[in-house]
Amino acid sequence: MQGFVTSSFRPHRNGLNQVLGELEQEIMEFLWENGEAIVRDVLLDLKKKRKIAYTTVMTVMGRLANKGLLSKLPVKNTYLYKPACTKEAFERSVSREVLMGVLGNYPQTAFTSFIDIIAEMEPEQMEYLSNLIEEKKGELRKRGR
Amino acid sequence: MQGFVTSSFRPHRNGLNQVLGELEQEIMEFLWENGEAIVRDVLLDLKKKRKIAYTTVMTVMGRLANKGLLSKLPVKNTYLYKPACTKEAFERSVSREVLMGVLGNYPQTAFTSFIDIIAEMEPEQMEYLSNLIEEKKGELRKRGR
DNA sequence: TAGTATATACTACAGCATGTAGTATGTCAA
DNA sequence: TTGACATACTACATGCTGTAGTATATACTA
Repeated sequence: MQGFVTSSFRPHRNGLNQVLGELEQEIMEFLWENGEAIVRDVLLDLKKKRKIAYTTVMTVMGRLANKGLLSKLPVKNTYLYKPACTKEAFERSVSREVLMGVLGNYPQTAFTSFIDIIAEMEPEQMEYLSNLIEEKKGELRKRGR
Repeated sequence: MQGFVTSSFRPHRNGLNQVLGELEQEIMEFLWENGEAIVRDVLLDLKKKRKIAYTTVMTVMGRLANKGLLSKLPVKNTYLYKPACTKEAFERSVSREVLMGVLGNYPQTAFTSFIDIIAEMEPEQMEYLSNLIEEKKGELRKRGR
């Protein structure tokens, strides 16, 4: 994976539908769960839930490959698609790009909002965050020496 | 202002062009600087830089009013437009909505990214951040008692 | 009062992203 | 050699944004 992953982030949607279309998301989820697939595999899975054409799935998988989210390997008389990165790595990219986008543009505001939001969250989360910070501070000290 | 402000956030663009179209952004900037304006005021300003039709500006200002970013008051034989909120408030909304969007979906990932970014951008802020968190934790403890 | 300038409403089209699918064509296996 | 399956290419719908034309109302001015 290279280049940016997040052209557009829709904060009020759920999960990776924030950065992917609905169908794109379903397809990526399937690929992440199964590691690899040909169009037909994905089609069969989607058909369990609704009517959808082979070519629809193919088109979208092609687009995902063009975006660099899937790799497309020729095998036999078809193509095998694989995720270009893990779901976790993808989420990290998204979260990093989005956060940099906010912090880079309105650092003060973003910083404040972040803290406010954290304060509204569960205490366990606070604890987790505070551990992360201490860890990071340790790292910085070590490197600074 | 009410409802959401950020339908789509484009992290790799600059300033409020992250949430507004290019022309929408220019118009909002003008309104924020000038407090209020009729279409012609904005038109004249934009025309300094480029060719643009009266109706283009009018259409987009109408759309901004529909989105709730501008208020539209009838005066004389025209309309007076005013920002529905300050630029700062708008930025706060954007930053809050975007951050909640990330934190709500992948809290751990977002925490890690956030800290990494701060550590890269301004390590001095790390201390401040960690103090804030400890403070919040203290508050929570007190309230929990 | 007629004409010109100015305003609005309505309509429309282009480009991009996404969902959707048809058609034409190629390939392999029974 | 035919049928199943694959692909490429094309196309259309919807929503958002930029762009602007046309028709119409209004108001000021000569």
